[in-house]
Amino acid sequence: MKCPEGSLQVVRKHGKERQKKSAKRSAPPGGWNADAQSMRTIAQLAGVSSATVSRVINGSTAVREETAERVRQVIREQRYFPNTSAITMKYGRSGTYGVILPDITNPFYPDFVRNFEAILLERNLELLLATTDFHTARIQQSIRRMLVRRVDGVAFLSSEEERDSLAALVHNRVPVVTADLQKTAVGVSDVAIGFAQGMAEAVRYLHGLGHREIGFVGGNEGITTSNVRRDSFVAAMQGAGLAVHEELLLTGDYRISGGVAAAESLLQIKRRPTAILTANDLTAIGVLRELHRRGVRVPEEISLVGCDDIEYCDIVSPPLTTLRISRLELAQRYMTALEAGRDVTQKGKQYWVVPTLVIRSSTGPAPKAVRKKRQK
Amino acid sequence: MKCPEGSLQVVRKHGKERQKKSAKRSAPPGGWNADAQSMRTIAQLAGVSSATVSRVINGSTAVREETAERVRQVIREQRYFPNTSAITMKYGRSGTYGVILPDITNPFYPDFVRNFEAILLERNLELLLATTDFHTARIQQSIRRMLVRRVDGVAFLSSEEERDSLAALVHNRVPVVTADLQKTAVGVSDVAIGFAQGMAEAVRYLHGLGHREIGFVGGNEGITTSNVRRDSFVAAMQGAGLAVHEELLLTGDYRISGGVAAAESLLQIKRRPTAILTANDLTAIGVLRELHRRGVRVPEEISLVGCDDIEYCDIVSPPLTTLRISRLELAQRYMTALEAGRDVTQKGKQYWVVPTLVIRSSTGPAPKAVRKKRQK
DNA sequence: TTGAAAGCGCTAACAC
DNA sequence: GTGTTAGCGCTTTCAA
Repeated sequence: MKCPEGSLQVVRKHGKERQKKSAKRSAPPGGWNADAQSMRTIAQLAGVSSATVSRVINGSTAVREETAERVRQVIREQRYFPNTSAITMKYGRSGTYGVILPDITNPFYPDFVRNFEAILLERNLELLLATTDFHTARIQQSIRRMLVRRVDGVAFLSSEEERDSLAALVHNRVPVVTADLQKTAVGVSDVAIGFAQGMAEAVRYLHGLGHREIGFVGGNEGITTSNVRRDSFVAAMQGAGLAVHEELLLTGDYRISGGVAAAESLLQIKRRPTAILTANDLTAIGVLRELHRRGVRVPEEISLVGCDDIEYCDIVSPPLTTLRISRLELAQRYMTALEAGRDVTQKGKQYWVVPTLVIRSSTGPAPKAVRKKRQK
Repeated sequence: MKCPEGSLQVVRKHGKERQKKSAKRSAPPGGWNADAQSMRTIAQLAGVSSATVSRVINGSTAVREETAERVRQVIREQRYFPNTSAITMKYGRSGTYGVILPDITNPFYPDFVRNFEAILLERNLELLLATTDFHTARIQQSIRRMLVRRVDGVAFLSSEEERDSLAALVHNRVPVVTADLQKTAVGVSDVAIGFAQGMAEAVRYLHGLGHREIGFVGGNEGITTSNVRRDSFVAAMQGAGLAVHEELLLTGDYRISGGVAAAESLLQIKRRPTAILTANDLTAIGVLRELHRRGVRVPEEISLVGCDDIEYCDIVSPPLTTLRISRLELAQRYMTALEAGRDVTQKGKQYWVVPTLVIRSSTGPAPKAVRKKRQK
C-alpha cells in the first residue's frame, strides 16, 4: 500500500512550511482543540514565539508580565499541557525514578511504594514500577525497562544480588540504591536494615522471657538478604550466650507458604524450640497458621516473632510480636541516597534503618513448666 | 552569566557539524562507551546510516542480511538500547498504560497490578502507576500525570466517579476504562463486577442457612461503587423475599478501620443481625476483629461474608467466607477493554466479571436456637 | 538496498 | 523582552 491515491502525497510539507502546520488547526466549535497541543499552537494563539511560551511555563523572569499573562490565559483556555517526552529527550533524563520490587503482593512493598510515591510527588517526579517475582530474567528485563525510559535513578529492592545487571545502570549514569546488601560500590548506595541491633533486641527479649531454644525461619535460600537476616540471628544468639542449633535454622521464601512448610519441618524435630524468629511477617503468619492447624498454642507452647510489622500482624490471632521496619523511613532513606548518589563516579554511601521491636501477643514466657508436666 | 570566557562558545557547532559530533566519542579502554548511545553512534561504527540501524532494529526486511548482522553486532558490542522518549515523541504515544488506584495498601490492588503488569509485559508495554488515596485532588493530579506522559490508555480503578476529569483524557484521545460504574460513554468503557449475581448468591446461601436478619457494611459513603454494592445487596435481599432494615445498612471505608467502626455500631443496635455481608474483605476483617474483641463468636453468633478474596481471608480465624473477584480476569478484561477502546470517538463497551462465592468458616447456620436459650 | 533529511515538542544559546 | 534556530534520538518518506 503505497498510497495509490498518490497526488496528495506529492505536496511535501517540509522546510519552512513547518511553521504553518499547526496554524491550520482550528479549535472545534465545542471548545478546545482535541489534538495534542504543542507550544507552537499556544505561541501562535498568544501572538508570541514558542520560546516565550517556554519561558512563561518555566517561570523565567525575563518576560513582560503582560505577555506572560496573555500566554497563561491561552494555556488555560486550550488546556495545554507539556509533552514530557520532549523534555526527556532534551535533557536525557526523565524526572522518573524506577522502583524494582520482588513481590508486590507482600504488603510491605505497597506500603513502601505508597511512601515513596508521596515523596516523589512532592518533587514532581514520577514513579516507574517493576516487579520481578524473584526471577533473574525479570530483574534483567526490569533494568532494561529502566534504561530505555531514561530513569534518573533506581531503587532496587529486589533481594537478589545482581552486581552485573546493576552495572549496566551505573555505566549509563543511573544511580542505584540497593536494599540491605550492606555494601556499596561506585554509583551504588545501599540502605540496610539494622538487623544486628534488631535481632539482638528480639533475642534479648525472648531470652528475658526464659527462652533458650530459639528457632529461625529465614527467607529464600541463598539470597543475600536472607543470609544477612540469618547471620544476624546467629550473631544475636551468640551475643546472648545461647546455643544455635543447626536443625533449628530453616529457610522459607518470604511468603506465607514458606512459613507453613518450615513449621511443618520444625514440628518433626525432636528438639522443639520454645520460640521462633522469622525473616518477615508473612513467614511468621505461615508458621502461625501451621502451628494453629496442628493445635500448638501460641504463645503458650511456642512464642513467635515476625519482622516488618505489616498491617496484618495485628489481625491474626494472636497478634504478632514483630521487628518493625518503618516504610516511611525506608522511603526517605532511599530518596536521600538517590539524590546524594547522582554523581555515579563516586562511591555510594551506606544508609541504615533500625528496626524496633513491637511486642504484641504472640510471645510469652517460655513454657518450661508446662512441658515438664506434659512429659510425665 | 553570559559566558564571559567567551571565545570557546564562538565556535558554533551547528549545521553539518552535527554529523561529526558523536564520531568524536570513543569507547573508553575499559570497554563500551559510558555515554548514552544513539543510533548515530551505532550507525557510524557499523558504517551505515542511522536509517539502516532503525530498519534493523525494527526488523525491516529491506536490509541486506550481511549489513543487518553487522549492525546487530555493533549493537551488542556497544550494549545499545533505544531511547523511548524519542519514539514517544515521534508517535505521540508512549507504549505505556496508566493505572489509577485508590489505595495500594488494599491487597486487592497489588494483586491486580501484578496481573496487569504481566499482561503488559507480554505486549512489551509499560505501566504507569498512580494512587489517589480517595482524594479528588490526587485523582486530578494523576490524570495530568497520565496526560503529560502520553499514556495510551488509563485503567481507572479509583472508585470515585470523575466524569469531568476523565473527559480530559478522552479529549486527548486516551481511552479510559473505569471500574464498576456500570455505564459507559464515548471513549470510556467500564468493567463492572456482577454484584447482582454475587450478592444474590451470597444472600441465597445465608438464607439457606436460616439467616433472615442480614446486615450490610458498605464502602465509603456516596462513592459510586459503594452504592452499587449496597443496592445489589438490597436487591438480593428483596429477591430472596427478605426484609431490609435500614438500621442494618452501614457504611465503611473499604478499610479495616471502617469495619471496626461499623461493627461497633452494629452491636449497639437492638435488632442484632445473624449475618453480615461487607463491601470488601478488609471491611469484613475489621468487623471480625471487633466482634472478636467484644466476644461475639463467628460464625456461632454472627456469620460474616467478605468480598474480594484477598489472601488474608484465609489467615484470619475463622477464615472468611467471601465473594471472590478474580484479579486475573479483571486485569484481562481491562486489557481487552483498553485495546478495544482505542478509537475514542466510539462509545465504550461494558464488560463484566462475575464474582463467585468461596465458602470458608466464617459462616454457619443461623443461631436461632442458641439465642433463644440464652435469653432465658 | 541504502542514505539524506524532515519533523515530533521542547529548551537554550544567541541575536536583536 | 522577545524571536530564531539548532539539536535531543528516532522514524519515515523520498531519492538514488
